[in-house]
Amino acid sequence: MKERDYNFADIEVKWQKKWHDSGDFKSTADASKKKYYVLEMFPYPSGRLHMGHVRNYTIGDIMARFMKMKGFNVLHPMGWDSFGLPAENAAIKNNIPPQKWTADNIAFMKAQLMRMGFGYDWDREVTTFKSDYYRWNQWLFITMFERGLVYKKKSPVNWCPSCQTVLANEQAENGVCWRCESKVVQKDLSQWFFKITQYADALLAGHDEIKDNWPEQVITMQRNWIGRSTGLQVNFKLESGEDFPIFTTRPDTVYGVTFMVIAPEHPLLSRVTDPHVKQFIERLKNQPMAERTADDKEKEGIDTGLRVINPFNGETLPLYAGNFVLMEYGTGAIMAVPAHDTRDFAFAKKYGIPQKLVIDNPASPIDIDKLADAYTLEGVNVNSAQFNGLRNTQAKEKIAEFAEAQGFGKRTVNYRIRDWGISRQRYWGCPIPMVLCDTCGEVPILEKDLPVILPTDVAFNGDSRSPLNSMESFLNTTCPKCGRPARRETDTMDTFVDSSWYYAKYTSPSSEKILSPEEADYWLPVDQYIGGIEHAVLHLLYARFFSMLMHDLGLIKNREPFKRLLTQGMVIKDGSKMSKSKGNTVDPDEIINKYGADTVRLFMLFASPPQKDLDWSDKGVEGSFRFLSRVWRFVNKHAHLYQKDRAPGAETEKLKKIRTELHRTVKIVTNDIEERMQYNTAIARMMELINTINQVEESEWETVEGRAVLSEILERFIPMLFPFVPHIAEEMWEMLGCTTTLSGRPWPEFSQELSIRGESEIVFQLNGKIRAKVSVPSGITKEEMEKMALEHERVREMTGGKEIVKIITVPGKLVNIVLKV
RNA sequence: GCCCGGAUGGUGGAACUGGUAGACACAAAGGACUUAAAAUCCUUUGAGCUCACGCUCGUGCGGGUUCAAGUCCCGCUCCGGGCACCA
Repeated sequence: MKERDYNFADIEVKWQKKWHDSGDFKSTADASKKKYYVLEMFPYPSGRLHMGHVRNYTIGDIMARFMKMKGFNVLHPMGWDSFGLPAENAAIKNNIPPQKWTADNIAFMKAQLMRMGFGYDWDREVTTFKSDYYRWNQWLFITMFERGLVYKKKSPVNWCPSCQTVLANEQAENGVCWRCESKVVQKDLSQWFFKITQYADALLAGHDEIKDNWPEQVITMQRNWIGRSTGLQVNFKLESGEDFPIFTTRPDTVYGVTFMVIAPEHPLLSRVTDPHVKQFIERLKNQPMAERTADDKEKEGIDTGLRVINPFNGETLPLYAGNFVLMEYGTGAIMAVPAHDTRDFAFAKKYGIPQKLVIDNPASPIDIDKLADAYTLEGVNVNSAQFNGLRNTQAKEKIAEFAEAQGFGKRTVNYRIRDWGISRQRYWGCPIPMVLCDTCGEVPILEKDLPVILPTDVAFNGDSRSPLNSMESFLNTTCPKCGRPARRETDTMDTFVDSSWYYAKYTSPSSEKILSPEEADYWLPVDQYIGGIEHAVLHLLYARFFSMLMHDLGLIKNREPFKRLLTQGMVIKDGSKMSKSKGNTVDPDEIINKYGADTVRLFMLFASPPQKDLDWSDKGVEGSFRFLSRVWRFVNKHAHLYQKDRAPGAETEKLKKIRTELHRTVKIVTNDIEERMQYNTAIARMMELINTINQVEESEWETVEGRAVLSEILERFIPMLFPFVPHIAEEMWEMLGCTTTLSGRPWPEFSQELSIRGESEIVFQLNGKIRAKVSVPSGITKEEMEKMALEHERVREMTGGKEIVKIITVPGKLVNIVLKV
């Protein structure tokens, strides 16, 4: 019989077409079936798929196909996060309209996704730059506006004075403009904010619901990002008698305050008249945020000349402006206690400010003059009036109570998280649906007038300013309230808004409303979300925020959008992340051409567990290809022996063992996919099985019993391969004479009884060191194991004459004999 | 700097709840087949010692807990992700 070559190119095209034509991955809500919604983070259409995408979507495809085989009604959609900076950069550089650039990229990348054999329901494709999607961004915006969840305030942006334009952080690295290298300054602009702080407690509380199915590190990062802290707001007084509130988590140190620090943006600083001081403050303001708060950067500040009075002891304190104090956190001002705060300590040393000890270490009293760094541990209050002698943890409470009683303090909760600034001074984004009317002020567009369409007939003049600003046809409109002439908002929304609710839109992409309640209720929440760990905080927090918001608007039933989360690692080559700038990228297309999509998929999953970084290796890819070729050859050679209907027949010892290995493999692979999400070990197990069955003599397969076992292997092994390498699996399945496609087949079952090996190896240890290995029947009792150990020749030799202190036996594993030394 | 991770042979990784470290691959070396090459198949492969039975060491570094530590605890080093306008 002539054997067929593994012609992956033809096979893959053939099955991709079949799946597509038969609508294999289309999904319909059906209340009678259990649903499973698998979602991968949608890509930014940057031009070509990179290996990170391939990895992400391969993992998703495995889950979707596996769950479908498990009998679930699976939703597995794909879309495009298609607004953003790169399209504008391309427009400026090559004068291609952003829309064209983006649409071309989408077409190209969609074809690439199809070549990988990913099973998506393309009828549900969501593209954020299209107005039928972004109109709902605008609808959500005005709905939030009406509920007081949107407000406008001044906020600093990176500004290039030479280009006269706003810069993204990425464009302002090292404080220099990316295009002209001018020094970047901070400029205040009036911008729109979403009140995510109002949801801070809800976002924290929601963690309880998801914590068992999300990586712990993501929950921790989010919790720290939200940064809830309880403390005391203390109203210090300016010399002029006005209140000067600060927030502190350390009220116990309030008697140790020796100076105050205020953010350089603080409005109070308008009172400063000294030109030298004013100039210094300006300079602090223009330091990029990342630098200001970085502790490796020197803390800087200047005495403003203003004085503040501590309400606890009446002391007069100097007020500094300091770069490390943030206007956005607390009240934009802090009390500084150099003796008990590391940062304050360094600042005080630098500017020669005195320090005062108020918490002493009872074990070894502190000499304030010899203090090398702040004492931040617990201790006992000193120099703290009536609070002396209290443990500082108690003093914290007592001092807070005292301040509240005296009327100059209030216990409050503070969050590190700030409201979400969504205004972007850019063209390629969703227009913010507001107009500015001279009479009525900021007015939202009426719902019936949505969407506010982003004009696409725009010209870029080689600079990065948004063309909307000079487009009269867009700018001029009438006020929805009074009908008089008004001007449109030209800022667009942060693209994170687009990606904060797209998972919901997939459930009902063609609905005339934002969502169809029936379909949203059926499909949501997402059962399994998959994406890069780099999104642990921003995207995943914003998406949770929007989900809660949509819940509160009565649009969806669940508060949490993603039941289970898998964060996959990066794709690394030669020690660093694959990136264009490093020149270490590998183009998926090249590898598909050389080995086929199935090999790429298999390697992606085999090279490392999904959560960890994956080291790309060309040689490793060859290994995956070799495995598929080996399987192909085996099936090719033995397909004619396959019998669908067969008598079980008595088996030889060898065949029995092979059968055990088969059932063991199904058991382990099922568990690896379903419970552990560790595909590399699942594949390793399947490789072992192939290695085992390849050792069987050809003649043995040809016996009646051999054919039965062989048929059972083929019947279970090929479907098991299907989620990983669907094309080759389908082709081999067809080779057996089966006519139904594998995607409609159930996942193979296994017999618990048959999966247990007859014998297992255990070890005998003496004082924890292995001294012998023996093979024992499975199911042996503890007593039998101990007896065997003590009777073992080598063990007896080595224990002879020594006293046995105790014997530890782990069933099925080991016996450890502890001897007196 | 702050928050969160990671480190296991020449390489990617395995070891699931503290219980046989190195499964499965890659690479390398040797061999078979071949006129030859490719492909395929077989053998060896953590380090050191030993004629051998075996022994000692070994999971980034330094300590600790335990009969037993890659796994738990304390203290470090290095690498990576995030830090709010890249997505």
